[in-house]
Amino acid sequence: MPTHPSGAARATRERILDAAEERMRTIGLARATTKEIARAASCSEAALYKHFKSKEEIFVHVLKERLPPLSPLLDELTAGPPAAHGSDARSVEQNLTEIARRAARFYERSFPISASLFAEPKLLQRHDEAMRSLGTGPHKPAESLAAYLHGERDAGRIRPDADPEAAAALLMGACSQRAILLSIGGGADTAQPVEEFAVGIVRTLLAGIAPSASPDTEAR
Amino acid sequence: MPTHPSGAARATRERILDAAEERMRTIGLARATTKEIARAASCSEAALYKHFKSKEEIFVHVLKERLPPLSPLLDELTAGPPAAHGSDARSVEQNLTEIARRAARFYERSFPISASLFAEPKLLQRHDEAMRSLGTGPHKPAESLAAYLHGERDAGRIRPDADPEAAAALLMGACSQRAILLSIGGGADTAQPVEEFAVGIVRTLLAGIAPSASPDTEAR
DNA sequence: TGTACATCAGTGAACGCGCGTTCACTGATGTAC
DNA sequence: TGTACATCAGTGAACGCGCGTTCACTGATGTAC
Repeated sequence: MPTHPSGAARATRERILDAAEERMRTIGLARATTKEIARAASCSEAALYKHFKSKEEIFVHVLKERLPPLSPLLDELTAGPPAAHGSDARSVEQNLTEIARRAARFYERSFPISASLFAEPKLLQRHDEAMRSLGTGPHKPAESLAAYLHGERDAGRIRPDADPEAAAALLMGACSQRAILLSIGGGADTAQPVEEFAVGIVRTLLAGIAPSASPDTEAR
Repeated sequence: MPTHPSGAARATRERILDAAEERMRTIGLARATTKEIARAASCSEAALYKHFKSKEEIFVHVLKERLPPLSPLLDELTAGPPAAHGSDARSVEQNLTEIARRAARFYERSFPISASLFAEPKLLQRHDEAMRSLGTGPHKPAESLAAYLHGERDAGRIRPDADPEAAAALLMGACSQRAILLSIGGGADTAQPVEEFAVGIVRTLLAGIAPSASPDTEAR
């Protein structure tokens, strides 16, 4: 049981954030009214104002406390020195596939809420500034992936003339767009499972699609 | 001068749609009120209702009539038989680069408005059904690109074991995510020009990033 | 040509509803003596 | 232990504002004769 903010109070605050997030996700930012949120949190509308000073503040805290965090994913990418442990190190392909899997799931969860911010550019801007001051933001995943790829390139595990930024844009872009398509009406039926999807895009990114002439072109 | 809907009337209708689109894009769906739209269109709020039966109808028509159309882009992809005209045909790399340029610009213009629909799932659903019945939608660009790549593969201009769907997801995903990052607060400063971007991702997609071992792996 | 009437894009002012927010209050819990 | 008081999460009812929408009206244009 927590100390200063009493147990019951904290429970209510969390219920409010859960409710707001759930309503945002299911009926949209525009219809997620104080009445709706209060109903979903099983409390009065007035109670919302005991914990947050305005409705906008509720949303800001939902974004801060209920969007999946990027950092764990990113840290893992850049932390482990790529090929340092000899033969027990995982292959670039294995690493990239795992990254694609996680990124796909990350975007799947964060996109529907983030996108609705475009209806309220004020909120979008406020949220973006908050992200920026925390040294994170929507550009981070691709940036970190590029950093990871630079490491692999230095270690000679990918082509010396590879373009890490372009490769990162391709991989993260594919994951993010998949989430967008899933979020739109019943994309669920036509969609590949994450697993196949991740394996497929990584294999293609690694091998390229040009006829096997590229080594020649490069050498001569 | 048009015949039945008189010239003046049509001009007002168009001004309303232009104004609504502009307000949506700049202050967001949520703040694009009837008052704002009327002001931007230099007419009374009541005039809006001479041309549309509700505010929702205005938005639906903005989406129908003011979002850049996908089709021209797509038709071009699948229309021209890839390598049919001998040596004057453009290379796969040239084609893909042109596709990437156009897709990037397309997403840049359509994303901010489309995204705000996530705040109003009712509108999102309605718009998506309309798209679907017109045989188009957000999944189309990647689909058409994949169809084009199938053609190139049959013509032997890309690797026989290439995965057209994965390649299309990578290329279109990168273009779409670039637009997202641009739309968010001042992404403009850090962004590459379209031209470099398109060239870079296509080159990477063609060549792959694996060390030049793939031909060997494949042959043996 | 002029006259009488119909049509219709467009208006200013008002309406009612639903929203976010605040108010005065309650009742449970904690604390001092 | 009981008593008196402070604190504070939570409430039901109300408030005012801004929204989408409608109303009765105007004035310009077209048309019949």
